[in-house]
Amino acid sequence: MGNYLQDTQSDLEVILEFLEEYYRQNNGENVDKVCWTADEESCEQRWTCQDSPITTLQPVLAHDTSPALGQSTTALLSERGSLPKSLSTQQPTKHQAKAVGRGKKVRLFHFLFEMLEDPKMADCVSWVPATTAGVFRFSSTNKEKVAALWGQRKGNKRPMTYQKMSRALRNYAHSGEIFKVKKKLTYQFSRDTLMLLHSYHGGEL
DNA sequence: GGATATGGGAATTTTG
DNA sequence: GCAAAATTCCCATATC
Repeated sequence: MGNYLQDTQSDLEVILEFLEEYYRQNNGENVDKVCWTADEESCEQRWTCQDSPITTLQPVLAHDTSPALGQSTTALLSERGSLPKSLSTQQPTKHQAKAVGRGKKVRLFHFLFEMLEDPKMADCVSWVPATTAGVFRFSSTNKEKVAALWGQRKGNKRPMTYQKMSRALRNYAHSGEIFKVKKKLTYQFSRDTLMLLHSYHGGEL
């Protein structure tokens, strides 16, 4: 566990920088309402809410456990609208895309996580309930919308398509960040990636 | 058999 | 200029 934490520390720093900038740009809207905390010793992670206590989620660490994230997190957040709005309405330039994260490149899995946490994007991509935590699925009808937004976010010259985006997602399988699930349009964040992404919400945010 | 999704090789572009 | 990551193109295969 200790080695693992050391290995992921640098990644975490990069991601935290990204999120700091992200929330800064979004005025930290509603950020105070939901907070993801991780107890590294006990591997216990909780969503906390300012308005009212929320049930403790099963840790994402438990890879084969019940789908705490998919059901509880997304449903709850969708219900409350507690997470910041996605950048989908923005038309970022390449400069802006580069600026996010203080010079660090925006990465696709970060973007997808934002989409997943945005209730407004639920018709495009959503967590898959009743599965292992971190599993998400694209809408067959709106998957191209997600891809297009990703292309806009990156400021690509040519429009991004789902086919191209999925190619990038397959590359993540090599680095172990996202895996393909043997289901149509369905992918899964790796345990480590999911933990890092959720750690965004645990710090000062 | 057609439409769609998936998978991968390889070249190109972008970024740090 | 270089290396790594991401994008792009293209084709083959699998699935419904």
